[in-house]
Amino acid sequence: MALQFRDTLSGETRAFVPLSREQTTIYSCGPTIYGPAHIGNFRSFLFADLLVRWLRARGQVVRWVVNLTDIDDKIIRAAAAEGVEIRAMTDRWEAVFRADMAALRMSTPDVMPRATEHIPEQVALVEQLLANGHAYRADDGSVFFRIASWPAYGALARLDPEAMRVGERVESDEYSKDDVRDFVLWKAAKAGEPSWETAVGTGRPGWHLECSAMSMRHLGEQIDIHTGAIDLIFPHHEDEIAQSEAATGKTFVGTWMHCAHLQVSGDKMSKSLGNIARVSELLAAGADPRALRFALISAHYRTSLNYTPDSLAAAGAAISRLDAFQTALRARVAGGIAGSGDADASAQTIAASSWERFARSMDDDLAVPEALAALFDLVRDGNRALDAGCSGAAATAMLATLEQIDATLALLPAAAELPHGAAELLEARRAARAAKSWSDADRLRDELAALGVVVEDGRDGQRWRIGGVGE
RNA sequence: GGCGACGUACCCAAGUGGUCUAAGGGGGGGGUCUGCAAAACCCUUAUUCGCCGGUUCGAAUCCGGCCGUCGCCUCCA
Repeated sequence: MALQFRDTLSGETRAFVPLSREQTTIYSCGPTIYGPAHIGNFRSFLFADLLVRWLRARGQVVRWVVNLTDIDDKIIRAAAAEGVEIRAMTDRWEAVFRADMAALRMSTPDVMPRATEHIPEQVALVEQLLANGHAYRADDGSVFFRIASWPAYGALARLDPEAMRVGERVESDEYSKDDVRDFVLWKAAKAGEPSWETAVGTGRPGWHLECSAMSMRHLGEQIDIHTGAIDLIFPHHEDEIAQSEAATGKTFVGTWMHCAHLQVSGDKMSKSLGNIARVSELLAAGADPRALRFALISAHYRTSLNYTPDSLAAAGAAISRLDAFQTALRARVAGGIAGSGDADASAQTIAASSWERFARSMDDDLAVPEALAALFDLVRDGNRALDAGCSGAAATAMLATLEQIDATLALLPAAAELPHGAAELLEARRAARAAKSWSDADRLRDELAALGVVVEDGRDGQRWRIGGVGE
């Protein structure tokens, strides 16, 4: 099966063909950096990470942009409330976000542009839209996009523009405009708010504008894939399409991909329920970042994911199973037993078929649950082959498949390093076991455990791995 | 009110017309192996897919109704 993705705009799952064979361009709506990101935010970002990793695993060159929204109403209010400079505050939360990204093994985007560093690009878009009649200036100097000038408006969200006139919430709008449905491109300066003096007036950009401008600046006027969570479909992405295509006359995005929300024990995460799980807080409390990653990527991106109090422990157990399998494979590779024909043959078959099934699943609109089933079948069947006495060469083949799969999933432990003193303890325990000094061996095992080193004995001898939380 | 998604075992979660007497992970129970432990393996834990009708030779999968949950309908990942 060829690579295919579901596109929100057309509603179809269709073969993915990038505009250029040289490079695939992806833009992901990133965080507003005014506070710690929560696990719902990261579900969305890790979905994009999986997409990028999978395309790269298939050999495509991917250029990935994730923006940082560093100017908007919430940021202005938060900085004012704290009495700090906006830049100081956004710098601080950007650092936290980057630390969370690294901990959860999200690939580092090629560019992480900030809205405030792309004012000229945004102004140019506004000028273009004013010039071609898709935008107009209001009495206070703000500039709005004229939705009436864009018949396709509403296509992404499947909203009827006419119906949107009903239920208009005029009072919530702070700016005057011709039509309540119109959205702001440029906000005229207001007292106490940051502003830029530009060709379209003194003010600041509206939220939707930054993504169009930065996407064009770093990826070109047309890109292959744009990702985000479903709540961004309307109005954010709808507005991006309108302003981008009205400005360039070209199709803005080839494939729109949106992930469903995460829920906590069946409820929406919300301040009122007090159930917002923030990544940096979970990690500080000792959550295993690999387990958290597993928990957040394990459901299909287009279905809601229910995060419960048991999720981390269940994910941790699954991760531990992967670790143990990798350790056992390495022990067999190093130990090199003679091997049995049957076990070797089945190991080779398992190694090849597991990869095929994994790849087929990922190709099918990132069917991660099915891909994980392929991975865990590899673990079970691989353990079986190990038990049946397969050779080191056969184990090498399975290890290669495991690691090939992990290039996309990023769940296996980082290259393990023994804590200081552990190597000596391991050697002492090996000697103790050889001498059948069981009490010494058991004591040494406990000492190693205290250092976070899990020791297991098998037919390939003593083997160890780093266990427990953190890592 | 409009648009859309969903309801599968104790929990998480695939499957969307026959190969489903329903994948995978976690948890529970029993067993094998092992100096012990751990790991691993084996058996077991939904004849059933919210409920009621219908279409079909055949439905978890299609259609209709009902119940329930969630999302969007102007700045929320």
